[in-house]
Amino acid sequence: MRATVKDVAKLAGVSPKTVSNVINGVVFVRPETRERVEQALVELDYVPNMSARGLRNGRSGMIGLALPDLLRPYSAEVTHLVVELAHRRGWGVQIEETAAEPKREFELLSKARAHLVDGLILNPVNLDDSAVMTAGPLPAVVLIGDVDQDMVSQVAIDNVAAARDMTRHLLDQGFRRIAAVGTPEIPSGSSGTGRIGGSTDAPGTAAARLRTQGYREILAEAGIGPDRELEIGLDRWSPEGAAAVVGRYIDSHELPDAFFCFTDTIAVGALSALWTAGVAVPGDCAVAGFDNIGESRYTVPPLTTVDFDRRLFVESALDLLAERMSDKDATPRRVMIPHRIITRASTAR
Amino acid sequence: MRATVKDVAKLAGVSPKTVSNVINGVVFVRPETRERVEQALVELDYVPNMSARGLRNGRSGMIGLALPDLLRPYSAEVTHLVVELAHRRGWGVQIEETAAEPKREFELLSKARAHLVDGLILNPVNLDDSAVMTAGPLPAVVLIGDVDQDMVSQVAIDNVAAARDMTRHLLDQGFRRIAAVGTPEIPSGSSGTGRIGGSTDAPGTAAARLRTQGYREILAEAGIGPDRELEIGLDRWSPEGAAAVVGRYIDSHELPDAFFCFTDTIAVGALSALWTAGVAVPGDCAVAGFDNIGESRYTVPPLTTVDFDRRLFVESALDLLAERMSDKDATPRRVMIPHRIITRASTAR
DNA sequence: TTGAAAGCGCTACCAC
DNA sequence: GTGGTAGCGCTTTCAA
Repeated sequence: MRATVKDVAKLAGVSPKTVSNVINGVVFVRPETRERVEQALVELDYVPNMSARGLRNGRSGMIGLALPDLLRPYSAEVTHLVVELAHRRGWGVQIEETAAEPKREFELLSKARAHLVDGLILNPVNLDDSAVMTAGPLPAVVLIGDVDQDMVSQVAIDNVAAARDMTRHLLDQGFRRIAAVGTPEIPSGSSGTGRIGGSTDAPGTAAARLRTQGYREILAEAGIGPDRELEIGLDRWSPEGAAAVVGRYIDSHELPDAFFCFTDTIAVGALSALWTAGVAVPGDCAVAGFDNIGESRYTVPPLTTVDFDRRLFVESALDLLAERMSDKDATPRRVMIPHRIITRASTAR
Repeated sequence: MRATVKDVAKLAGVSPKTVSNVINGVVFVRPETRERVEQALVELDYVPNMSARGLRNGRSGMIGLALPDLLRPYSAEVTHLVVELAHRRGWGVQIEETAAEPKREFELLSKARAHLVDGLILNPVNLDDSAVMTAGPLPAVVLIGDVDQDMVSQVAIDNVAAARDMTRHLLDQGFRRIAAVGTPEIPSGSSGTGRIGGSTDAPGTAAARLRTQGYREILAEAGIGPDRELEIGLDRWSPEGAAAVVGRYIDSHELPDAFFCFTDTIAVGALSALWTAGVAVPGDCAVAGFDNIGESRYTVPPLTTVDFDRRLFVESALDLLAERMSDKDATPRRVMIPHRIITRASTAR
């Protein structure tokens, strides 16, 4: 059986309290006592029982991270950073995926209230049916990504501005017929899902709406009325979906000057579809992405995209979370992370 | 304050034990009693305290997942599957990244012994300095990937055979000068890391060794003596590293007929470097990968690669883990997952 | 500075 | 079928 504080105390000839003091190092312990205790700790190979500590302290030392789709490279980057930066604060990370079933988000909040995690970083699939909008006391939660609310703290980028910037870049390059890939899917009879009205459950719906807005605004300002024929909806932001949809699109429409894809992952699918169709990028048609995932430098051709400091993004989320965890009643804050356009070969003229 | 079983019991007019029985639904409870208790549970919005339950039961309901590099798409796929399939068994998943510092692996084992996780799925960076080789009682651990040991259960693919198969495929396509990208780096003065002798800490070192072995075997069998000039080492299996190394390689060597990249991620970097250098794939030179990550269908051109059933892989790991968790003394088992070559345009003739 | 004892919330054991 | 009680391992009062 594993050693407990009691065993250690007995071996060291002190009380459990003293052992606890040594372990947590908060109050002063006489050096010789400390020495004896530490020897006993090593000798018995003592490992604290986190369940007991958690029960006593009301904190588990873990945070939850919930992302819609763990397969996206973007998710991998966020996860990587959260794990690294949380580790520095002494936090473990429990990970969840929410896109599969909306129920998951509720389960997660439950877990938080069950003291399994002390806080939660949540990238909601869709705020409208997000669990955070439920009445009832929330645990410490920070939203990341693209939502519009003021109930909980949030870190995000300015999606509208970023989409404006990218669209402007494409116009500046001389492109006129600019398609957008990843615009919100309007549930219709043809989708076959049977949903009527209401919001779609496409991942990143809020982002889709905001990026579409920025895209349209710039086209309007340039006097190029937005053309709904150029807005290509996508029910899931994956290369599979994008390749299929873009492939069908170019089969049945005149080739646009450029495709503004709402994520790099979409752009990967678009590049693939264009290559398959024998369309040269950037010769015949330009492609731009969004997020600047690591792979976007290594696509063929390299991808023009929207970049933001992901480390700052995650660090800010953890800062906000720490704030909430130490003071449940702190006013929710919103942190905006700056973005910029990275120009690569895919939109060269 | 949050409601406890005691509060619920009082409200329902029963004892805490009965509440517990209702919650865990193991023994039979009279329907009307059950009804009263359930009403009280809802009314008080009861959420069980997992720390207390964990302390009492000695199990946390969580498993740990430790991967060397969370940024790799391969890691994202494994994580996605582990989260999904563990969820079905009622397990949460705590995630860790081990490549950054070897110390992490020990911390993880510690966490396991601290009852923070009930079991561990571990993809060791390098078995030689892996924590599992340490003396001392191990928690329930299953290794995934490419190691050679029999201390703990393991799920893997036959790397040697897979590399043989891929190399044979390339030979069958008529390629003769076949380069391998990702062979083990021999620490040398030029690496600048200051390491001398011993094993490298490159991720996937064991895989690198085994795949190199299969590659050499087939070349030898074909009477094409392996040529060390064609074995391209890599200190990290990333697109960045691969693009840089392959770029330098083709600048200073005659172009091989084909590049056998030891992961798809490496192949992505290689494709990028070749594109940058104006080398047509598959026209001037073929490229093959390994792992069949989702993106490999959407590279330009699509990638020939080694595929294996990742879901089966992860499910097997969880099966083995469940086995170990229920019986610490079960004999360690090894499960091999079959593989196959997926032929795509990148190695067309 | 250290010891004794209580209690965090839950469930297993033993009565009834 | 249900209730009382003890105890998981830890930390935190309060005393010494």
